[in-house]
Amino acid sequence: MKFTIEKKLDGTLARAGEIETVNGIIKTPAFVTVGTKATVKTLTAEQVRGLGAQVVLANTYHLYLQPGEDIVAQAGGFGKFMDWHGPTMTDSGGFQAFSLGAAFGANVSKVATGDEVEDISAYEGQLAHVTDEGVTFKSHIDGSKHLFTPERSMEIQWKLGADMIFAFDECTSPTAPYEYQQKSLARTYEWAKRSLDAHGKLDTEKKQALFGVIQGGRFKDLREQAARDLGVLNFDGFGIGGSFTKADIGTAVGWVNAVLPEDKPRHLLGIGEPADLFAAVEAGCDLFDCIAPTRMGRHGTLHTADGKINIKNARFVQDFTPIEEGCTCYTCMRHTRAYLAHLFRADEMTAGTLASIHNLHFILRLVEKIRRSILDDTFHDYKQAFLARYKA
RNA sequence: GCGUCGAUGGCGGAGUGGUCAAUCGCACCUGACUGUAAAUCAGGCGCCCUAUGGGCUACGGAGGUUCAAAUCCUCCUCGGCGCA
Repeated sequence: MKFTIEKKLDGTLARAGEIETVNGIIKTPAFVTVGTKATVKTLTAEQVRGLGAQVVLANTYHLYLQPGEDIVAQAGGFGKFMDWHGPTMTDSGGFQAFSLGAAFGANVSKVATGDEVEDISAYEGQLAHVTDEGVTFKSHIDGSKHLFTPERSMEIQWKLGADMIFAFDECTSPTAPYEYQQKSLARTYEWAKRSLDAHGKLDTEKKQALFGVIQGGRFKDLREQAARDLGVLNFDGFGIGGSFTKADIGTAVGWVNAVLPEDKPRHLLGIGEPADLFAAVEAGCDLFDCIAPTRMGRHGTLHTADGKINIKNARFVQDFTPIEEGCTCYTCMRHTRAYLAHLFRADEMTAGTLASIHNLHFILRLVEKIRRSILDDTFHDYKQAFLARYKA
């Protein structure tokens, strides 16, 4: 993997560049399409290509459980397995420490609204438990127990065969207090070193880029410390993960990127709302993955230049205009809001497909335009114009 | 015509004297979703109001019994089934 910066935006941390992998080039900033189980839900790889997606990210925990990393390895890696021939990434399973752990059944998101109550009490229903050794998972599929360690995560990710992979980390909850974030951060640091060691032994030819993951919650000192500590290690890039506050994603990301080495790509993990993308690019991020476009799409929430709409609302039943006037996606070129509303109400699978196509198109195009606006110095104008309309 | 069973909110279907504006499912109306436990989940769903409370109208229709009826009785209307 090779990363080059083409252009930096004066007065900000934003930059445009490209990442070269053996499977192709990624023009950054870039949105990474999520294909957790070696499929972008409701879409064929052909459709994902057609959308202009540059990278697909799959998940270690999910593919390990099903169908198992050995089968994916036999298929030639998850990209080949799913017929995606471009650049690939895998997440380490660190997010599942949160989603199946602290967040399980707790109604908390990694992006905090501010109303959450501080709480780290583990309760019996959780499917993941974190120790210094690693994370014990109880499979959400069949209840069987599994231990994930940094070493195990590297081994699985090596077999899954992505171009870029992540160190094993603990994604913390926004409800965790400072003391816990601090303790967890120290652990994630140890795991980062263990990940590097383990991966170095597997990938002797340096085929696979390894990204370290910065945690630290919403605390400036912890975020900066993490960036300093991991920044000097031999990672090929960095992921920025963990919990944020809705209002200050850009701020927290800025703390980190101001410290991280400039010449390595930074991937903001799991962020993908338009406003957050602008903030994160401005704060120096190059890559973003997010399930929001596809999940929200499947649930009937669609992006438009004028903000999000819920296509299931009664007002769209007889609306024979496209989701968004002027949108060039497959869905908008051929179908009306009324048709989508009908498909959703009729519980037809095509609804999720058409909605995912539109939302992914919207976000992929948005990040492309953001990139272009950096190159031609119109970022601020574009950001202001887009957000003014999107929020209105 | 006789007998018998039934008629409940948009639909299906519970309830069978008070705790019933009425379980539940569907439909409908809204909302949430940010490294996918999620084609999922949550709330609302008779009308009105000076709304963590109050009022009104309701369980085919009309009467009646009772302190109290969706629940019991009578007649009527409609429907299923059986016998003519």
